[in-house]
Amino acid sequence: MTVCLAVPSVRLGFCLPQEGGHDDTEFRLSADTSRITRVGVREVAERAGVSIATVSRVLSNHPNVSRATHERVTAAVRELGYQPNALGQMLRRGATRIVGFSIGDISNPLFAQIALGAEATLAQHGYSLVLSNSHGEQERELTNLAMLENRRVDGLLLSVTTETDSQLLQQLARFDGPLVAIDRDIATPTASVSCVQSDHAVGMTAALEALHAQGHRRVALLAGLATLRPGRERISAANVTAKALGMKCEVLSGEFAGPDAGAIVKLLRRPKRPTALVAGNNQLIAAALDALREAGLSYPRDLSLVVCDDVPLLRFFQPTLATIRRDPYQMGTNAAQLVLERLVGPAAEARTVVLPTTFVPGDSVGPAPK
DNA sequence: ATGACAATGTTACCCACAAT
DNA sequence: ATTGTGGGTAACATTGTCAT
Repeated sequence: MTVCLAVPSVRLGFCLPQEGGHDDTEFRLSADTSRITRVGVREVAERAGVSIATVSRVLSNHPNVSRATHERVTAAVRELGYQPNALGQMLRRGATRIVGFSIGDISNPLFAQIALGAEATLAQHGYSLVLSNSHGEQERELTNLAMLENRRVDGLLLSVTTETDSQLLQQLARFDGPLVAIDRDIATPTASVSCVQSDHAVGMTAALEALHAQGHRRVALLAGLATLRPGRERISAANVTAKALGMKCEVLSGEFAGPDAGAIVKLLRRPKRPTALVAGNNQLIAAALDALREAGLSYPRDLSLVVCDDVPLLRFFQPTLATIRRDPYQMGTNAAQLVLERLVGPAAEARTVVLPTTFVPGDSVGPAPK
């Protein structure tokens, strides 16, 4: 599935106001009289009594245009309701001013926030964002990336479902444009990839330290795939911190989103169950809450609960949920900046931006049960 | 300051020719 | 006579360059 998130006018300066809000654009028959097309620079030039080159100069604010000519052309633009044709501009420039964003699961609020941040920043520079959703399937991801490449997107933001698949890496290596990986470790053989990463260790360490301070010594981490950076980093940080603090940390991993509620219930019904649970991504929050209900347990009385990544509804929870938080909107903003700095202006090298995670305490963490 | 023109990538269309 | 193939060309909208 592909969703076009926003298509701002490529040249915002000439979105002249439409009186009464309706579209005044005139239409004309093309030379072969079989098709109706929108008003183009040719019509504007005729109306203004200048050449199309002069119209182009006025539209792009070229300095060598007389004031009188400038006024005649802008008047013609206004009268005809002329809007620049993005297809023609793409053809001439050899650039589409579109950035593609390959996402595994468009329904995940985390990606929605990342996309919003990216779209806002890109729009400020006259670029649009096109989302492609792979449903977590590698095959579909390859097809989507090929489609984005065929549509000649200028750059790609990547939140892909694999970091190592050779077909994917080959496809990315062939791509002629800047690549920005969002919390993924992608090493293509030829293409240099910029990265926006979260420092998962900071938040995870703080969370385990808070649990340790409350007397917890047996912790379970519900984790997404360890083959992708977020899961891998969270597991690694949890293991390192638990070892340093003398805690036992059990990792329950599973498919793309993590272990299912059934596996979590099984863990919670053990005679010597963990006294604290960390839901290692936002999709695991529901699974963790479901499992707690199924096992007849409540937090913080029976066990403590920490969740990773914010979901808007969480703030209505009572007791409040302790959260390892990051700013996905900021991630999107940074990803867009990284792609833009290699599309606009002097050539820039690929680089990595690391954003923090923070542990926000909540009432879901209490003293470890005896 | 202005106009003419080439160039961009893709595709529909036309024509000539070959094969069936 | 019909169908298929391949080559050539025009059309599309815009803009950079060069000439005047």
